[in-house]
Amino acid sequence: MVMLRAEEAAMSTFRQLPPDKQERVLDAALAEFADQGYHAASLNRLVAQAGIAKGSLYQYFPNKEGIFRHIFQFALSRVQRRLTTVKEGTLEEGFFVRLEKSLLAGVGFLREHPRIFSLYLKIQFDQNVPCREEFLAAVRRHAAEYFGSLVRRAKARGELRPGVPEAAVLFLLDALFDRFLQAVAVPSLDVTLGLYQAPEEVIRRRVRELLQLLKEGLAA
Amino acid sequence: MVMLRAEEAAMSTFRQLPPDKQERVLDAALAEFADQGYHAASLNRLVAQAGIAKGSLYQYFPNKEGIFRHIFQFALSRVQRRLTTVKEGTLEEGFFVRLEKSLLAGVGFLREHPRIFSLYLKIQFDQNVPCREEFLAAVRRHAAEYFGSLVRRAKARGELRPGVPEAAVLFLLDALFDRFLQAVAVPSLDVTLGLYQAPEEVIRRRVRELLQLLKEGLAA
DNA sequence: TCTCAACATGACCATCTGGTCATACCAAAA
DNA sequence: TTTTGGTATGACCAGATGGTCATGTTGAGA
Repeated sequence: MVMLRAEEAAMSTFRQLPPDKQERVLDAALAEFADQGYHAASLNRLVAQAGIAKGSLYQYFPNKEGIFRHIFQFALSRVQRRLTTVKEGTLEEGFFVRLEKSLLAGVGFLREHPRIFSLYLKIQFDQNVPCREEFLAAVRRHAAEYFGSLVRRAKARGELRPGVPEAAVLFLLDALFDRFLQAVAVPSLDVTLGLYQAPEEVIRRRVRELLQLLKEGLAA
Repeated sequence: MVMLRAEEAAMSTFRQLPPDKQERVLDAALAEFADQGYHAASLNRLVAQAGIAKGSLYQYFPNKEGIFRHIFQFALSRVQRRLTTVKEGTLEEGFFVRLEKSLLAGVGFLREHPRIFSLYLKIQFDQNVPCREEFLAAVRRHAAEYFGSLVRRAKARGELRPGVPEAAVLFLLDALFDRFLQAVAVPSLDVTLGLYQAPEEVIRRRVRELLQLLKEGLAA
């Protein structure tokens, strides 16, 4: 999507604002989009919450979609930073330990930034969000790169059963991790594990159980 | 939630309509809610699509939420019917075969009723849908009962590795199946498997690969 | 002190929403 | 023919929305 001159100017105005004001606007926008979803998000509420005038908003951003894009980019950069940290911090560990630490880091991130996760869910399942395809593709690419890197290293070190189809392993990991985080964040999405806002200790036990199942399989 | 007299009267008016008209309204409502989500759904579009007057809608249903409830119940009953059929039709098969047939039946249902699945996704991830908790709980209960029944039978027949935690198995199955169906239905939700609108034969191969992973595990 | 451009402001606009209601219609009964 | 009860209708309502714009305010350079 091409950005017009006027939009660039507006964005640069925003970036030159006093940091605390920028933060107020960012926080209010994230809260509004994460809680309400794109369409239900109200710019009137947003400006009220941020303590700025409505006109000002349109001096910072070209329109509603522009605000939304900015919030998404902001959120994605936070996730990316955290993932990189975990990956580099566990380079020498075994595959299943790395998976365990990754999932626990995910839970930690989700608890520190519940609204970022909520925003992600909204984008994933509201078909009428603008730029949905583009945003989802970005998230999936990051996830695939992350798991792919772990799996390749595990293969190189001989930790995986020979002949397992890599694509299927990536899919299984993505599915399980995503759903685990969802179950921690969303009540009544969890069948049986009692993860919603569960204490740290329960989370750790469940993570280990699940990874054990992945490792050893279900069959007798 | 209690239903008032007036609401009952309205509903019975709807049920006495000529079947083709009922169907037109139901189709239009399902399409509107599934495509737009609860809030973005427009009753003006709905009545235009169904070919009835706006006032008529309020002779059939008490309000927007009432229409939504009716659509949900309708959709759930369809799913339930299909699940029962599969369960009873595979009673004597092995655990992993039953899982395979269940997942393929899910894909079949999703392709026959894409809007029912879309409605389900909307309910799951839009926090501002009325009755969300109630509806999600109903869906989860059905899923848990279904998988639970399969797993208990598998245990009784000694098909599962002794000591596997049943709750974790249910969670893993629920996560994998749900995500698999989502990947078939939603583009750019699939990391690496190429499931979106894939031909029957690809689906079958992927299902077998994944169930094989579950069965035998990942570790060397 | 005056000027001027950047920014702040909130009343205002067209448009859409869910929901209402006076009116019209129509079959069956009287 | 008249009455009656259920149903169909769409103009209409208050309220909310995203977006605009004329008017203020401010602060640095002359």
